[in-house]
This record gives sequence, C-alpha cells and structure tokens, in this order.
Amino acid sequence: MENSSKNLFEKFTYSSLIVKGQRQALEPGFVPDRLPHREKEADQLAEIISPSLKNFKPSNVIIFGKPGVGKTSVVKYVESEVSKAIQSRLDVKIKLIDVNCGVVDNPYGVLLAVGDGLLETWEEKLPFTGWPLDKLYATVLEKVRSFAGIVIIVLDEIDKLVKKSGDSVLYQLLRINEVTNEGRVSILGISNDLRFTEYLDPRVKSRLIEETMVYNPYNASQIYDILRDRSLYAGIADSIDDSAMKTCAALAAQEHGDARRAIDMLRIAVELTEKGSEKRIVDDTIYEAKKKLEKDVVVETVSTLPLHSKLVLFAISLIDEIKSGGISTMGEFYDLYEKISDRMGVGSLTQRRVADIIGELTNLGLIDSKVQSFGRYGRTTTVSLNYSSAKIKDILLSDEILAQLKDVKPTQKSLLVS
DNA sequence: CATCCACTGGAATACCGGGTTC
DNA sequence: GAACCCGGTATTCCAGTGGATG
Repeated sequence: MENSSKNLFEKFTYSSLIVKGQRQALEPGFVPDRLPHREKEADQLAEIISPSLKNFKPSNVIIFGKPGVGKTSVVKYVESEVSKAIQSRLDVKIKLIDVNCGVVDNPYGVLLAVGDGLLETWEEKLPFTGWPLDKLYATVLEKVRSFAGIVIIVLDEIDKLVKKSGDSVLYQLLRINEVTNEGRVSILGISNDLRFTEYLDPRVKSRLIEETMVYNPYNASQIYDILRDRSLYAGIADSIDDSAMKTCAALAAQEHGDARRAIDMLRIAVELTEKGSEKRIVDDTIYEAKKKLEKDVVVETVSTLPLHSKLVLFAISLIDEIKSGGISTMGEFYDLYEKISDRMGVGSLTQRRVADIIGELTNLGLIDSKVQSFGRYGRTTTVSLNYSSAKIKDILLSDEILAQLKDVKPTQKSLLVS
C-alpha cells in the first residue's frame, strides 16, 4: 500500500473554525439560554405557566407562528427554567411531557407518549400497539391520578395531529380534569397554522384555547441579532464578515423570516469554510451555503420518498426529457408509470392512488400540477417537473432498487421503455 | 347545455404489529 | 399457541362531481 506512512484520517482533518465554543449552537436542536427578540414572549409564557409552581393548573395555551420564529425555542427554554425552579422543591409536583405531533400524529401515539412520560422509572413501558384505546386511556388516567400533580403536555405541531386524526385525543386529555381531582392536566400547543382551530369541535375549542400567543416572523435585523448571538455561542463571531452575516439574515428574512433557515445556512457556511481554503466567512460563502442547503433539501426529500412515489417521479422526469416544456397529462404518464413498474417487477398502483401521490409530490415542491379542463375533451391534471430531469434522475438512480432503471431511455414516439 | 374524462371524497378491504383469550 | 381483537396505514373500489368547449 502506498502512502502507508500517512494516517488514513489525515486528509479529513481540516482546519477547524470552531476552536472553543459550542459547535452545537448551530445545530437544529440547540436551545439557547438567551432568546433575542423573544424575551417578552418567554416572560409571558412563564407567567401563564407560573401557577403550576403553586400547584395550580395553568391555563391551556396555544402558540401560533410560522416555522422558525422561535416557538419551540421559547417553550423549550421555559420548560428548562421550570425544571430548574422545581429541582430542590418537594412541595410542587410538575411533569412536563413533550410530544412532537409531526412524528406521532395519531391518538394511540399521543396517549402512549403521555402514559410513558408518567411512568415510574422501574415500570415497564406501555406497548406501542395492541391495546384497545379505552384501556390505554384508562391507564393514562390512572397514571395522572397516582402522580397527583400538574401534568403539562406540550404538543408541538398540534395542527398536524388535528388535521390527521381529529380532536378526539384532545377531548380525552381535557376530560381528565373533569374525571379526577387528583392530578391536573394542562395543554400547551404549538401550531404553524393559524386556522387549525377550525377543525376543532366547539367544546374542545373553548377548553383548549384559554390563552393564545402569536409569534410574528423576524425581520432581517432581528435575524441578524440572532445570528450574532449564535456565533458568539459557537465562538466564531470573529471569523465572519459583518456583511456576510447581514446577507445571511437578509436571505432568510425574505423567506418568511425563518431564523432556523438562517442558522442552517450559517452552519453550512462554517462547514464549507473549514473544508475550503478561505479562513473567513464572506458573502460568497453564504451564497454557496444557500445553494448547498437547497440542493440538500431536494436530495433528502427525493431519496426518502417511498418506492412508488419514486417511480411516479421517474415517469415524470422521463416525460420531461421527451416533451419540450415537460408537461404531460394524467392518462399519458400513468401508462408510462405502469410500464416502468411492470419492468421493475412490482405491481402498479391504481390511478386513484397515483393521483394522491401527485398531490404529495406537489406539496413537497418537487413538481407542479394542476387540473385543467378541456371542455368537450374532458378534464385532466397536468404535471411538470420543478427541477431539471437530469438532476432528479440522478438522485433517483442512486437508489439501490431504482438503479436497474439506469438504461431505460424514453423513445419519442411511443413512450416505450427499455 | 350536454358531454366527456378523470378528479375526488369516502367507504371498504388488506395487511401489520402486537395484545388477549382460551 | 391458534384464533381473535385492536388501531394504524396503505391501497383499492365506487360513485358522485367539475367545468370549459363545441
């Protein structure tokens, strides 16, 4: 072996921009103990929660706001302050339970999370499937009773839960307070969607929403402050051009004032700088980071798609290659999709299902689709690719299973494959 | 204003993981 | 431990619906 004198890892040890300071300050899950431009909100939330420190049930709250406006950060921060406040006190019993409804969006899962959150350390976990719902509910109720304190259930992305499975769990959770006096439950909901309350039964709505808070998007200068603060945590403030930081803030402000995005961009800029030759983060680094971030998102979403969604996408990109403009109708490309899945040896889905997949892909922003009526000649959805077909195919073909479609070429006349 | 094609919402079915019963 | 119950998810089946054009 040549170069045996060199260590295998030598080429990967690039200069580190972050010498001292916390690298994770730029990671998505980081909860800072300073919240620039959200101090008031944190105070307000603390005030709402504060009765729990005197063993009273706090009001149920819903916090509204677009992604990346600090909802989760504020809540996490207040949660950690609550934990600190009760650490040495035996006279208050508070349990904080986090449920991310983006992940668990069904009644069983939510009840399970609450039940598990209330388990004593020595108890066995509840089964994650199998039990009848009412039995699970009875168990949770019993746990709340025996805990006999304040249970604060934080439902992040509560709108997703309600849209997917209705408000029955919320009703059940709220009902606990009516069924028992030992142990109180209060709910702290976090929602991206201002209108999700429309899906609620009026009875649930009035009980769930005792307090509301709305967080507005950050503007560019606020995002700038946040970035500055985070770069201090990370200990890289000196390595960033001020104009680069401003650019980063401005770019993120254009997109709904999403601070998370700004931080993501900054993190990638740091990584790029560490791999590259530049010593400082400049404007160009930020633009490059932005490009990389967008590309990563596409790669990530495409490569994690379920098999049939990928096949549908593949069919669309083939058609994109054949037809200039890349627009095709449902019937046309459904045929192609059938041929492709046939060739793969996997059964094809119904047109009904494919129509839904088209909808999902559209929501992900990968394609554009709209229904068009041609009067006398019927109605159909037209589909077009949002990214270059070469790029999409590239990502798709890197999938093990899809790789066998490598040599599939579209032919102009018949849309035949092979 | 009829007509045509397929869009679309909802009910029905299949399957899965896992508990429960006998 | 076979047979059944339970909730969740993916998909199919079916019938009602939409809407511009000729």
